[in-house]
Amino acid sequence: MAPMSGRLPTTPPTLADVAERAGVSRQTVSNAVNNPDLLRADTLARVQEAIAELGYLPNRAARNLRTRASHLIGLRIQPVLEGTANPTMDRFVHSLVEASREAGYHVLLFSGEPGEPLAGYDDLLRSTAVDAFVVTDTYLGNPQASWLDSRRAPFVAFGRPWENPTATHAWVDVDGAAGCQLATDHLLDKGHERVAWIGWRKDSRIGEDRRAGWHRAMHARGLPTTGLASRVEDTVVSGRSAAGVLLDEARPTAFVCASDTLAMGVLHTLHERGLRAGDDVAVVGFDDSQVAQVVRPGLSSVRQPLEEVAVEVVKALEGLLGHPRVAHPGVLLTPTLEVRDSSGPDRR
Amino acid sequence: MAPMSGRLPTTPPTLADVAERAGVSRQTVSNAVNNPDLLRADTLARVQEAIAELGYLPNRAARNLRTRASHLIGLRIQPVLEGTANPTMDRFVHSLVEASREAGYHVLLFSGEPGEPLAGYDDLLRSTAVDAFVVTDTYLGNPQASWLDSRRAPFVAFGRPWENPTATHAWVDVDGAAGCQLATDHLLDKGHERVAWIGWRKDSRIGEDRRAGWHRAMHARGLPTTGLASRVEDTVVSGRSAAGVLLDEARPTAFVCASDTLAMGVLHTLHERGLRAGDDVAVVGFDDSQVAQVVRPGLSSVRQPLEEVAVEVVKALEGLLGHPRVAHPGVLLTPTLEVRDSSGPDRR
DNA sequence: AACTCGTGTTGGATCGATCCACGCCAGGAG
DNA sequence: CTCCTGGCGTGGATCGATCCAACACGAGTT
Repeated sequence: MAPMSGRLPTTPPTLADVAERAGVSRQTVSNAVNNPDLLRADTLARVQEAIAELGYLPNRAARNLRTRASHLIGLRIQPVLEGTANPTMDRFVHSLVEASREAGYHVLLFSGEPGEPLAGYDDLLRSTAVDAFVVTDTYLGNPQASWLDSRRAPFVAFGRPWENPTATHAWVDVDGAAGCQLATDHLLDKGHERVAWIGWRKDSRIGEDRRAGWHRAMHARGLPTTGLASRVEDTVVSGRSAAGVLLDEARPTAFVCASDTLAMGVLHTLHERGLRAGDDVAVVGFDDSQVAQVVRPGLSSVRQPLEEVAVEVVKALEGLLGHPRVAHPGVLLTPTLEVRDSSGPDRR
Repeated sequence: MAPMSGRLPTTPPTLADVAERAGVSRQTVSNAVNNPDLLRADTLARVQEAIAELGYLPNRAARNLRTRASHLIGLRIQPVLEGTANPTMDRFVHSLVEASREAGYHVLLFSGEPGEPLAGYDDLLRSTAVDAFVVTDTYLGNPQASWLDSRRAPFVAFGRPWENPTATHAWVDVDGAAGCQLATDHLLDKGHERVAWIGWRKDSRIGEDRRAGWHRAMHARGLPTTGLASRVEDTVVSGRSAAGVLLDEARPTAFVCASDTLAMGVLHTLHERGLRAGDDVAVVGFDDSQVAQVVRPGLSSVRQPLEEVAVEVVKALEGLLGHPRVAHPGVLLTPTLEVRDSSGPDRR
């Protein structure tokens, strides 16, 4: 057997160890790792063999120090909202981790109170702990985007810059209006004419966007929308009472909702009144949450392409961090519709 | 105004900048940061002032290189299982991030295919990217624990070492048996006598543990369990058909399930047969998923104290990484019961 | 034969924070 | 007045990978 290195087995081998073993200098090993095409084939093979034998992997801290990059992407996660059907960030987070891995990055999580949108960002930035951020909560004119911009911190937003359409930062978003238009058209195609909307309060840009999709679909067929819309908070009970009022005053035969949470409220009202969801009144939600998937009857729902979003986000990050920097304009993705029993039968 | 440092504003200030500004040496600044009690009060104040003025924060990479620690904890996340009510890891992940932050750690996510349980661990370990791991999927005799042990990698498991009770590594777990006993006692207290069990296949240690809680509660009151238990896969349809068979053959008046997914299957069967969940047949699930919270009727469910789990996990990590190392034996936490309408009324 | 040229390799310096061993100084004892 | 001691602060080395400038060497040119 070849003699072992003098190091204790608990200490990982360093670049110098590999160099000694392969009979070359440190820089040659570094080139073998980072610029393999600079080496002659046989030398490269010899170094790679030594690397494999020793199980060498570059020390992250040393590499980070020298290259001034951590290959980490910061993502702030917020507390889960209990009592709603809102999908947690899991699906997006996993997709992001996967897409990041393929690009050679890892995801660093940090937390923050909802009231303090900037907490955490500053420290990570100043301590050079992350190369860039993924910002997810851009819905309410949150200051992260402009703040990070002013700090010249690289970041990609999941969500459009609603408040400031002239913003130049990279962003990826899902076209909520298109999703709701898809849902509404789906119901209109089944023969419904009085399709009601239950959405969020007017100060939610996302909510207004989704509502516009419903509105657009109705008007495209010359159908009236007056009295058919309701704007409430995003809770099950709000959705339930809104559905009750709409059923009494506007006699809709179908509902499109801005969230699965609201849609669940509609299902509750229908059940209380002895109406069958699907057969008597159709319902479509938004987000394709686990609730939509396992509830009875299955809740039709608009599904965001979070896997694609993650891929686009990482593409934008690579553009931001790569050389040369590639400007990455906004990307708008189109959601799909998951049809389940709550859509009801064809009515024609 | 005081003159700015000669550095470009894009380069964060270094320890040397602070030292120059405060008129002391680098080590003094380092001590001010790491061992403040070694400094005279006035010197400390002067250094801290310079730190505040420059907005200095130690460079992570440099610190990591010197101290051979990254202050990062690795957590592998897996793809979300669609079509089940299983709570995603969100609640635990957020709690872990929060608890870690208070201990001065950040959480690094990495991904892995379910079939390759070791993928990712090795690279992070050898590149000294993380100080320790949190291992969450210990349910099926997964080799992570013993593999990490053999590598002398610090880690804490969320989940008992079922396969190897003599394992000495640190772990935190939730007492599933106690949770199911709680659920069963809750139903028995309401006057039920024929409480059925729907759980997982026999090769699931967690499933058998939870089942034992139901069994224990029944036997403690001298009630028979024969024919009242069913073991199936963790899907809604499996739960539905298992409930159908049990209703036909054993006439239970209540169900305790190993998961909310299975409990949803029971709710489906009850509805198909015109039975009212709660009033006619009581149902209790496990995990207090979002589904349990928004479905109608509300699904009673056993809730794992994931926030406490995270706190205990971080405590164990601190013991593992601190000086001196504090051995942290296994910790078993008790879940609580969230009572909702599916528990039904008192039957006495 | 002397020279250029380009491919590949080499030792040394560098990134920024921390550790180590030494040295300074004030204050007390002899 | 000198010596000693302990509290504090100082320069230099270190962690490991990468960048830089210089250089060895074989092939091709005049």
